[in-house]
Amino acid sequence: MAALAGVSISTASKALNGSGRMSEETRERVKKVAQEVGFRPNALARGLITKRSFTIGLLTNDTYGRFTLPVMAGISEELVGHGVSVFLCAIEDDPERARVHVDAMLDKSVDGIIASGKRLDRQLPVDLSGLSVPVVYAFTKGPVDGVTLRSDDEQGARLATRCLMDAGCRRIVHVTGPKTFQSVRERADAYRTAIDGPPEVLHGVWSEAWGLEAVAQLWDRGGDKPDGIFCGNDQIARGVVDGLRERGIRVPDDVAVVGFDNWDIVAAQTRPPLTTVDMNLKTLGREAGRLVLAMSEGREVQPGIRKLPCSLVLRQSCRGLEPPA
Amino acid sequence: MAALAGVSISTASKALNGSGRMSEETRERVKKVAQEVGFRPNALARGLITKRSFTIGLLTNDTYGRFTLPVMAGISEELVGHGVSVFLCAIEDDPERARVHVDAMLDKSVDGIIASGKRLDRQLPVDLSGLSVPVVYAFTKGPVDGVTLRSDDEQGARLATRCLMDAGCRRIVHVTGPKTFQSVRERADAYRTAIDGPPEVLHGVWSEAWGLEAVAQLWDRGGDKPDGIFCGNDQIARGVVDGLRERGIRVPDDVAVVGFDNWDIVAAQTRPPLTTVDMNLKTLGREAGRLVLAMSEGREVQPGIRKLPCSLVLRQSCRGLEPPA
DNA sequence: CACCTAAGAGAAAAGGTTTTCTCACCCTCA
DNA sequence: TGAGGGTGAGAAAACCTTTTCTCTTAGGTG
Repeated sequence: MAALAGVSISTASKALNGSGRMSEETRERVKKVAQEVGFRPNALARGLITKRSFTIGLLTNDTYGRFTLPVMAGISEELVGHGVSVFLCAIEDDPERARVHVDAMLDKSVDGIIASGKRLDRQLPVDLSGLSVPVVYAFTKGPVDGVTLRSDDEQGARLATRCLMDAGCRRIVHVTGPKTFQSVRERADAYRTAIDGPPEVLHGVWSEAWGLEAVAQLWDRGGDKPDGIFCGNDQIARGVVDGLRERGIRVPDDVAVVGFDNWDIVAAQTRPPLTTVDMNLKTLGREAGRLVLAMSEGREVQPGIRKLPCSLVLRQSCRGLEPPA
Repeated sequence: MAALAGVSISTASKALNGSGRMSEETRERVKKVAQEVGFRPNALARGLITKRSFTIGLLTNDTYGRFTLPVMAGISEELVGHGVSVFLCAIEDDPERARVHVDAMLDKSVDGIIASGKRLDRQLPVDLSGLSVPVVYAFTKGPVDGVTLRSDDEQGARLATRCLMDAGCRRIVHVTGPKTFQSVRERADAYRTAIDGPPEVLHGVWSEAWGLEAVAQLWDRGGDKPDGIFCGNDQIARGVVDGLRERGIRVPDDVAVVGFDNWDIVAAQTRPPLTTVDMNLKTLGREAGRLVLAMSEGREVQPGIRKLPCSLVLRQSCRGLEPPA
């Protein structure tokens, strides 16, 4: 222990933590010695007494990581500067495993828990209320009195629809996922109120195949064809774009397409690359980290749902001017 | 503390840990009370004395998570049963950030560190040798005297090539990524030795666009065309399959295609779905967890590189019989 | 009957910090 | 010169376990 370099253990502790009373000279000297000797306080011992472990847990049921990874990156980025490390616990909708992970985290005295998922309208298969540590829900459903962060899907859908309108589309169709998803309904509602003409919403599954199929449905029937398609996610959009191309319909010249998610691997590889809505999940993660840290430090945080704005990523499938948010 | 239920603190501790000497009756009674009262020992205090935190750190520079996520899932799965939680530290090839994360983990007395990446021939931007805790390298390059786990790319490439041969292909071409990747060279070498005819390897980048381009090169030139294409990864394979389809070439009837990675989102959505090589990264993760745990418990582990076998996932782009490994 | 041994259980130390309390000292002011 | 106050620094308790050591008691043996 660096205390051997002149002062007692207690003085050293106070010097390094900026607490206690002592001459500035002593404080500096201790700091310098600690620096030289590479002293690093034992976080376990510190945690035992301060009741803070500088550790938080991230619980997710998103095995794919499509949503969780950016969220995680944001959390970690926000917290590492405060010396906080993050436990990642992947529970696959398995309540048993969730329980085990939560218990393991509580045993380790985490300062807080962030619950994250892949659907805004589904709870994680474990009850996190009544825990002794603060909980923040990020991109998953939380209890009504919880602190919840989510994307503003309506605003995102407005962005997408306006982009198509700005690109000159007159007849815009919305091809999206299952009606059972809350975000599908929200996006569809926003689409309906945003467009000028009569809305048309096609529900299917979250796959390229459905995008392909939707194009078939739209073009194989009589009547006039859409000149703009707003898709519920990037996979559907990719299917739509592929379907259009295979029919010799040019994107974006004949039909403009906008996706949702900005899942790089899909959006960037589509021909042409997809203009799509980004939910800014990394920002959401940062915010979640900020909030859980604040709560763990005892600061009061208003419960409720916070909607974070989406942004539009312009690529080539729709060249509409980006409207003001 | 549950000790209030009959015995002293020390006896309680011994009862719960199965150590010390006492009547079986006392032991059972203590356990029962602990169970009832929901007693959970404080991991910090325990760690302080036993020098084990039941915590390990996973360091990765794979932001995308394509490789790290399955590895992580395997590690977590293997370790959660032992009460071990995993810190996930995403460092984006940033030595500074890596240092901060490693220091934070060491402060928290992790029992071990698993280094993971996205390339087998690149080291993480931080020196982990000489640390006071055991380190296992999983899917990234480690020092020669380190414990390293990786996929057996040669065996995987053999699997792919044989699958095409079994499907009756006579002229098999290998379309793959940049020559600078060690795994590209290994896979290509295995392909060369496995096929009967003269080999042909086309190097490009890891993208669908390159797959498309490769098909163009192969079909727009004179000479006989391949009837089987082994692709360096699933993205290239998808490009190849799309390119073939757009030329009216049937897959797998005219040309069979095999990919590499079994990246579900790509492989399953391709038309037709891709037969591809799975590197079994989850198994690799489990193994990494097992090893780091063993090392943290002081068991001796042979340094060196362990190659874990790949397996073939048969879908529709190549229906070759799966050869014996 | 006395002595020794073994079993069962508790007391106490240790682990590395933080924090509160106490102490010694020097000034200042009356 | 003595009392009071402020300042700098150390002693000790506390955090919650595990682990070693010690003590008591009972049973067995000579």
